[in-house]
Amino acid sequence: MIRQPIRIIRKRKTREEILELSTPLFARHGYDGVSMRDIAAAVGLTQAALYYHFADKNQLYLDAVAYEFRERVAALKDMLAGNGTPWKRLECFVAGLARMMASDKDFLRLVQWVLLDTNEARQSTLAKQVFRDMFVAVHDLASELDPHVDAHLLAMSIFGLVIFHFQAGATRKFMPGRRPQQDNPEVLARHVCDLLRGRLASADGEAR
Amino acid sequence: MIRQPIRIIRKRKTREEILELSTPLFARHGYDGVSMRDIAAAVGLTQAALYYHFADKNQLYLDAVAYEFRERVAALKDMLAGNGTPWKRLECFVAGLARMMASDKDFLRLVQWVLLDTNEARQSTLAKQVFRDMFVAVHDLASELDPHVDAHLLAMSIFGLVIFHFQAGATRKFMPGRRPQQDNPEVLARHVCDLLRGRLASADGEAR
DNA sequence: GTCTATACGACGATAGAC
DNA sequence: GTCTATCGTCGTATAGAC
Repeated sequence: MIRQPIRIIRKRKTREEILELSTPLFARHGYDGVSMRDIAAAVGLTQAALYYHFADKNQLYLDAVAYEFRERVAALKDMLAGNGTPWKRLECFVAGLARMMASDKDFLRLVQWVLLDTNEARQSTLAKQVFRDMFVAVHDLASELDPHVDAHLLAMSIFGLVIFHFQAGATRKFMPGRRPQQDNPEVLARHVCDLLRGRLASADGEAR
Repeated sequence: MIRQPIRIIRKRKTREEILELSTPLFARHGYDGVSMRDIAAAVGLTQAALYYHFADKNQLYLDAVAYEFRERVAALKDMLAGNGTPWKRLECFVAGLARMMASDKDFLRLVQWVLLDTNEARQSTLAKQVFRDMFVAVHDLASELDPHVDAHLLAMSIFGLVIFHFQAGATRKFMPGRRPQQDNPEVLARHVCDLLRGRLASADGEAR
């Protein structure tokens, strides 16, 4: 009665192990760039064994992405759930999102793969399962921040400001004005929040 | 003397035809998602003929992307070259970039593929050949807009605000607050410019 | 320049033993 | 649940005729 639950915890199910070990592969190389053989090798199984746990490659990919996203999305929603002023909650969320994107490259890349996917079934499944909840929370915050602005556009802009910065991370190396501290998520978060609060210095000093 | 140039214009070189017809394929399905057979079929050649014009698939891809980017990047740089106030030039650029991203999905997707590429040689080649010039121009504009802000970060934010909106175009369909006019590049451009000018209504009305 | 033919490895997926 | 073995297809790339 004591041993049983311990054993369950220590020896993880093969299915979960496959999900966990295949996500970094899909994140780095995309759906077409990863073969069932690659995944099998990473898990330490033969390729045929994967078909016992998943109907086909597509289903494995779908389950892997959903599995990887579940906990991150929950964490992001928590950041938005506080009860400070809307601007305080925004700062908290932007900083948290920036930290996550900086530390978890695989998650960032999976987001990019999903956005690029041309398989409509796959994309709509993931959009609804994985993005929607998170977007709704930011959308609601956006309409609190400014009831007169288009909340959909503002929410998208908040995501875009943070995510695009990290998306461009590799190519930014070759761009002028690059300094190491720009990779610090706190620095980016401050920049984004300042921008959203309208603190570009000369914005009001110019002819209108 | 008259015929010769006419003939040159009318009958395009096979090499250029390959470049032009392969970019939409690469844009939609990425490097791994397009085979030499696919490209050959699109051009109306056999697969073997492609190897007369390009050393291998990688070189064909590199040339195709560079070819596609050349004219768009030139157009974008033109938008930045005017001699109005910095804010006027920003508005002009943002509107132009938004129009381009809205009308030319293939270009947008190629940008995404390049950002996701894990092949370092390919990515650094394209970053320098294709992104750098455009970024420099926006970077310089950014430092004119506000000499006290980090121009690198601001330039990246300007790109991110416009590009991410269209990147998320397909998944936005499933998000709340979606309205058809948000797909209008002029509407997005105005939103982005307002945001950059610090015109979120309650930004200053809130406890600071 | 473009063709046919082909080499040869990798792919997703299945059958059947254990 | 996992294995070995195999199927048919597709991938890049090359050789050599025209």
